[in-house]
Formats: sequence, structure tokens, C-alpha cells
Amino acid sequence: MWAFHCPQTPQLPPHSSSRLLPPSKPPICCLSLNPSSTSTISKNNNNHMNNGRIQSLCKQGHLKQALQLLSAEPNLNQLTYELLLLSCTRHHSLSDARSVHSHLVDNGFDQDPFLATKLINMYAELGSIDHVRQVFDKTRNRTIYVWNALFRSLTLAGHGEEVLDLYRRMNRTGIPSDRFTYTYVLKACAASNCSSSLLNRGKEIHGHILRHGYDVNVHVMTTLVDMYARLGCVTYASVVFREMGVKNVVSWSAMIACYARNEMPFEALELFREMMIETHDTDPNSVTMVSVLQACAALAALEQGKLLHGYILRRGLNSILPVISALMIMYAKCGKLELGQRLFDQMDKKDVVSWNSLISSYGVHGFGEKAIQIFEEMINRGVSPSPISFISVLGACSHAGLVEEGKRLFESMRRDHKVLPGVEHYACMVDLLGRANMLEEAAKIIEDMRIEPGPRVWGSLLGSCRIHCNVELAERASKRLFKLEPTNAGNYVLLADVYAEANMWDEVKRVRKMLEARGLQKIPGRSWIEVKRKMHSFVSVDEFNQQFEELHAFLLKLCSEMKEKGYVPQTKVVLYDLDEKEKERIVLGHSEKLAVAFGLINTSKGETIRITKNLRLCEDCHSFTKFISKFANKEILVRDVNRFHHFRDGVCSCGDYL
DNA sequence: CTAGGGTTAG
Repeated sequence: MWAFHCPQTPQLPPHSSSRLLPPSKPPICCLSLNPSSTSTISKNNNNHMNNGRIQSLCKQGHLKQALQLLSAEPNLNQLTYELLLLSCTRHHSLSDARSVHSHLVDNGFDQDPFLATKLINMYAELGSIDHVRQVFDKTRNRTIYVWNALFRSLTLAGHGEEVLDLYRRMNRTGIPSDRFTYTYVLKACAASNCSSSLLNRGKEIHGHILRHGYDVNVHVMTTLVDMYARLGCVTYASVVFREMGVKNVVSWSAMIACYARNEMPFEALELFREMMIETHDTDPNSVTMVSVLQACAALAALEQGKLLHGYILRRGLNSILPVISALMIMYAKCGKLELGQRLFDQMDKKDVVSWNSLISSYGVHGFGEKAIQIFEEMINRGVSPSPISFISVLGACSHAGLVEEGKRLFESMRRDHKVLPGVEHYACMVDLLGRANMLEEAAKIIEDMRIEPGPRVWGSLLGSCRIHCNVELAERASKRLFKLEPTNAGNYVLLADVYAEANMWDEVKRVRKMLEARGLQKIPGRSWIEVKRKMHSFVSVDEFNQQFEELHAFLLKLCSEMKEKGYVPQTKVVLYDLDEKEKERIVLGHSEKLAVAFGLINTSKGETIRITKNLRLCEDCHSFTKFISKFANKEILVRDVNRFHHFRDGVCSCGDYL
């Protein structure tokens, strides 16, 4: 039904329709106003000089002098006000903006929708959202430009929900949206913190877009892909993407980024390949490369990553900072820390993200002291640490068990660097203390938090409780977590792990029932390995895999040999109360061990094995792999869902903190 | 006044 909208083609009136609006006349007469034949000019003749002088002072950046003329000049025209407002924006001066605004009000220009748009954009730029709302509220003639300016400002300031409410209001007034409106409201849907109601709003807007024929607009459709991507609806995103008639490099990049962001790195690489093969006029650019590199990093696909590096060099994209950061991280996560360091050393310009990338590179490899050292060097070079610098360095402390250093850095962040701790930082601290078995202190940190502890924080605590088998605290943390993210299966599994460790089998059963009752299930374990530039995939106890028999026999033999040398299967990871032999059989069928076996058979002597997993590495696979790295003298790299393990000579870079 | 990207983590 066309309740409030008329079906219309997206052809739009030129922006300047209301540009030369005389201040006090009602807007209706302005719509057909011909800019070249208006009374405005003759009216302005007598002060034409002052307008001209103020305008040129604005253009030259002399805002203060322009403002001095302003006080003695009541007859300014629209263009002069526009230039004054732009100049205030450029000078970041809210007080000057206020005085130009009130001058404009005094002279009856405050109902000019063109200037209202400019005022809104200016206040948004100056960070004063209250003034944005005020201008909007006082503007009676709300053209689509005025609405769009409001939506844009509120969206950029993170007031997504408010935009969606206002969008409803606009629809009720009967003003049709244009292509800009759609991009802003879609962004507002995506920018708000994920909730299912937002997804419904997004779908509703999607419907409006189709009904009004805007599905031919590349910008609108790309934003739609991105919205679904950010809300985690990969399927919707890909349907929209596939049905787009015209795609450009931005649309392709948005879809590739969607896969990379939603833990589907395979699909990201596959789509990239498709883009390379099937499009003739859309070459990937630096933005595309960044997402593809992330996918390689997630898969620890070093060979693919090296090919991309070559391509980046050939295309001359190798001096773009985001590309280099992404390359550094890719190399680090593929176990080639020194290659990332070399890239860093060769950069002639570095920004804070380059530094952060290096810090976290050392962090994931378990080199905590080195990470701190780089962090300090960054500060000494005059680069201010960002919130993420602290997450990176605190994460590194936590991996390396550097409790005191971590505390010291946490205290310095607000005091010395004016960085306010966010939930992520608290999560790092909880992790740091929790891993070091200072669980009470970790719980205390949460109690003392001034902001609402999110799922990350409670998740850190639960994770630590699992390591140190603290049933009581684990129950407290999971209670909160089940409320905050009821559909995250991982939390239930963690709690069940704690109970199993404590031999509380009835409780294990109870948690499993909770999972089932909510229609959730443990995600089946899956591992990938790159051999000769090809990825091979394994599922736990995968009888359908053609090589399963061979691999399983190989593992059985290996296992018994290792047992003689002291390997003890960690069967407690099996969450069923079965007998020991059966448990051993189950853990030996874990996908990661199949991948390790495949790697041992199919790689040459000095070659590193690189494996990726969709879940956390289980304790048995971890100790098994540690053992093998010594026993078979193999370097093995495993990329977890949330961590990175570099096994060498019987030890792991994670320091046994899974 | 429109669209895509870097560093983080249980």
C-alpha cells in the first residue's frame, strides 16, 4: 500500500531550489523561484559592499574580521550567512557559531530551510548535538534536506535509535525519503548496538527502498549490504548483493568485509577470487585488500597472504597505512612475526595504528615484555596511545602473565594519557587477574566499575573460572551472561566445562538441557590446514572424510608412541560421564588432531604446519600438539577462535593459558 | 548532505 508515499522515480529536484529564499516570505513561493530574477538582488544593492567584504574575508579565513563587520551590518544575504557558518566550522569555534546563529535569527533568516541545513551540519561538526536538535525543532519548513542533515548528524554522533524514531515521524508527515535519507537511516540501524528489533527496522526500511524504486541506486544498496553485515545477517547481505544490478568496487568490498567480519574467511577469499575473475572493470583497491588480508590472517593462510602481498606491490598499494597494518597482522598471525617487523621498519610514516599492530603482533606471540617496550617507545616518539593501544598492550601482559606491569599500565592510562577505560579495558584487566588466579580481585574490579560491565567482562571472568575451576564465581558470571547474551552457546559450554572439571555431572546435564531448551547446540569442531596453497577442512570424528581411516590409524600409532614418552590424554574435556577408553577415542577424533596428522603426512621436514579452528582449542589438543612439536620436531601454528598458539619444541606461545 | 577498510578480546 502506498500509505504515505507516492511511487516515484528517484529523480530529485536540484538542491538549490530554496537557495535564494527571501527571509520573511513563506516558503511556498520560493519553490518556483528563479534564482536569476529575484527581488533579493535589488534589495541587497545598498549593502552589497558589506556582503561582498564579509564573504571574501570568510573565504580568506579571516573569521574574526568578518565577525567585526557583522555587528554593524543588519542586512546580510543568504550566501554571506552560509560562508560565515562554514567559516565557523573550519575554525571549530562554537562561540562564534552561536553569535552568527543569533544574528541570523534576529534578521529573520531562521526559517530559511537552506540555512537551517547549514546550521545543523555546522553544529554537528562542532559536536553540539543539542544545538542540532534545537535548530531542527525551530525550523517549520522541514524540507528533505533539513531532515537529511538531522539524520546525518545524529547518526554520526551515535544516536541511531533517535534517528529511527524521527524517521517514523518523517514518514507520517508524508515527505518522501530520497537516496540520502536511506543511506543515513540504514547506517543508523547498523550503528546501534545489535538487537533484533533493529534488524526488523532494517528490513522494514529495505521494504521502503524496494517500493520506491531505490534498489537501482548503488550507494543505497551497498549501505544495505553493509547494514545486514553489521547486524550479522550474512545471508541477507549476500542476497541483496547478488541481486544488485550494478556493482562497483565498493559493493564488492562491502560484501567481502561482511564475510571477513562474520567469521567466514573462506567465503571472503572465494568472493575475492570471483571478483578478480568475473569483473573486468572493477579492480580491487586498498580497502578491498585490507578485508582479504584479514581473511588470510584468520585462516593463517600464509601462502595466500604472500600472493596478496605480491599483488599489492604490483598495484602500488604498498604505501597505504591501513594496507601495511593489515599485512603486518596477517604475517604475525601466520607466525611470521619478523616479516611484520620488517614491514614496520621500512615504513617512513607510521601512525598509531601501525604501532598498535606491532604491539599486538608481539602480544599474540606471547612476548609481553617486548610489547610493553614497543608501547613505551611509541610514547617516547611522541605518538599518543589510543584506547586500542591499551587493549593491545594489556592483552600482551595477560598472555605473558605480567600482572604488575598490566596494573601499572591500567592506572597510567587515565592519569597520564587521558584515555578513559572502557568495557574492553576492564575485560582485559579481569582477564589479566583472572588468568593469574587472582579471581577475587578480578571480581572486585567488576564491582568497582563505573560503567555497566558488558558480556566481554563477564565472559573474561567466566573464562578465568574455567581455567582455575572456580564453581561459585563461574555460576555468578554465567548467570549474568545468560541474561546478556542468551543465544551464545559458548557461555553454556564454558559453565559445563567448569562443572565437568568438578565432577558435578548432574549440573553438566542441567546446563546441556538449558542449551537444548533454547534451541542451541554446541557448534561442531572444524579445523583447516593450508597445504600447497590449498585449504583442507576437517570435522571432528569425520567418518565421511576420505582420509579419515588413514589419519585415524596414524593418530592411534602416534598416540601410543607418545604415551610411552609421557603424554597423558586429557579426557576431562569430554562433557559426558563415559569410561576412560571411550573418552580417549573421542578426543583423538578432534578435528584439530586430524588436521595435525594431515599436516605431518603432507608437509616436508622444515615446513611449519598452520591450522585454523572455529572453536577454542581444547586442553587435550593443546597438550597433544605441544608434545608433537617436540616429538616430531615440528613447528605448529594454531589459530583459535580467540587466540593464537605457536608450538615450538614442546612449548606454546600462549603460556598454557587457553 | 550518500556507500566499503586498518589495530582489540572471553
